[in-house]
Amino acid sequence: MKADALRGHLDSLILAVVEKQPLHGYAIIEALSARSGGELDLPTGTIYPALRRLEKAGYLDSSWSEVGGRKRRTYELSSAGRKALASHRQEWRTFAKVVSGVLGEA
Amino acid sequence: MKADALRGHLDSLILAVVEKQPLHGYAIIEALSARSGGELDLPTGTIYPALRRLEKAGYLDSSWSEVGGRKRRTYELSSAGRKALASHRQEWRTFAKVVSGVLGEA
DNA sequence: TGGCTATAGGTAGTCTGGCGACATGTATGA
DNA sequence: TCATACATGTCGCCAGACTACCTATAGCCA
Repeated sequence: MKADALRGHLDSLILAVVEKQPLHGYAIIEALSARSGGELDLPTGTIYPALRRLEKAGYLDSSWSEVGGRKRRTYELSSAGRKALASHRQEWRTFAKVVSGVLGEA
Repeated sequence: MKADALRGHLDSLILAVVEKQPLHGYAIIEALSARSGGELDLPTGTIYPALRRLEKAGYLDSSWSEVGGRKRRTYELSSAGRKALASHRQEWRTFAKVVSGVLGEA
């Protein structure tokens, strides 16, 4: 999978993965990998800045905890994030329809 | 439609649109708009550099002509471009499946 | 005891590609 | 005469994903 194909879609994926239950960064990476059948293997240098960006934008709330001697910052979807996710889903549907339409299936 | 959602997908769209018949830049913009139901309205600052990039990569061949006193540079798909388009289509299918899968339809 | 791996978080800097703004020129019709 | 459509192009900006790197703990194996 091309690197920059993800541009502009990563935020949606992250929001979607923390929709049902809050997750910490490392677990988000694993969840994305699992949900994509191994296609997505995002480096920490991608995911952590993205999480901070999404929190700053008000779409995620974070809280620290300690599990087994390791500190975790757990992110959960805010109500604004929930709305953003809904509109991202709609945008994705439009985008996918447009690209598929132009590419055709010749 | 978000601006940078297109990142990494534009090349595929351009190749697809010149697949059946060669087109010049301006006509490519219009064809993309038409094929997308008006969703895609790409500025010349996007399309012309992309065409040069694709020609340089060997995926497009160009030739000048004059129609009604106006000069046109017409692009057509090379055989390498045809192969690239096929693999781009495959990559798109994978990408779309992955994103749709992660987003879910909750 | 030391080293390796998995878990967990983070930053700094690079690079790329789509876009906005601008420049140039012709044809056409009001 | 001026606006608009047609037609091509460049330059510089900037967001964002990535590479490379750093820190730290827990657990396992030799």
